[in-house]
Amino acid sequence: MPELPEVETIVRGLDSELRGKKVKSLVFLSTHLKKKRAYSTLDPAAYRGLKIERIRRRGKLIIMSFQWQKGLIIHLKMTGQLLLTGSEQPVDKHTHAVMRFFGIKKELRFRDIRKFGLISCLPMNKIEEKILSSLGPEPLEIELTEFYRRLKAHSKKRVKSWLLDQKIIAGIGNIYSDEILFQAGINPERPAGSLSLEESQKLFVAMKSVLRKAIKFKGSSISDYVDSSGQSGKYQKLHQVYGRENQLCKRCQQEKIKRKKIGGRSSFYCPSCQT
DNA sequence: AGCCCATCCTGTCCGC
DNA sequence: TGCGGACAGGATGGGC
Repeated sequence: MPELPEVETIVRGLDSELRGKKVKSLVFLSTHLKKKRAYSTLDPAAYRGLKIERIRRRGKLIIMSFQWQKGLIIHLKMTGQLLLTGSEQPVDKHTHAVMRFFGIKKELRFRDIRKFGLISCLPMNKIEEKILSSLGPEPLEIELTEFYRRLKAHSKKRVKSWLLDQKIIAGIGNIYSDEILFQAGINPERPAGSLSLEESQKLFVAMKSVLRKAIKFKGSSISDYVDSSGQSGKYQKLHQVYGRENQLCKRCQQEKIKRKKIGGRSSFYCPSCQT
């Protein structure tokens, strides 16, 4: 479900509500999460009594750090949600984990219809290690020279797949890659290394501006994305290409938006504006 | 190196 | 109205 802007929105809400709170309990309700605990070295019960130091984002990962260098990594994958809910609200069948706190009525619930999401219980040093080894730089922090270097380092890869590769750059998913390429006027099937310096710069600027604006609008709610308070995002209203198959291009008003599978993902683009 | 495909799941939507 | 198939914001691993 969520890409960088959605995860950023969730994390900002959670950090402001939960930083400094002390955990009363962490419980996994579903066996699939416990099995995926293969990635974990700590027991959920070990978090009782620990104060939350910070909740932050890295790529699409949510990282919660606690006292005594303990941490959690949460990946929402396609349909995961983190919801701050009154404890009196009924728990539905898609809720797979619950964290309760001392001193507040609300609890944190992990919902996930398709069960792709995961929660790993790890010491912070293992988390740092994992992040360093598996994720590329942040799109909102990377500089142009490094961006350009990375385009050339994977020059045969199609630029759409390049944007989606978390090891190259972390946090962009299927919606925002299409929106970024549209804004940059670049065809998604161009090999990454074929972009001129000027085109690379256009892509770089488009990436930053699309993501910043999407964060400002609290992400895109396409099917079931909501933030931790249950609010929908508003950026879907500003989408220029994603989901607009056969509709007139908003830029040239001539061509119809095309839909094509690229790297197994539905991709939307204007064949005339994106070259 | 990089492509394609299947896989992990559940829900929805579309055509017949 | 029912049924089957395709599809969905992600990531991984195998085969070519």
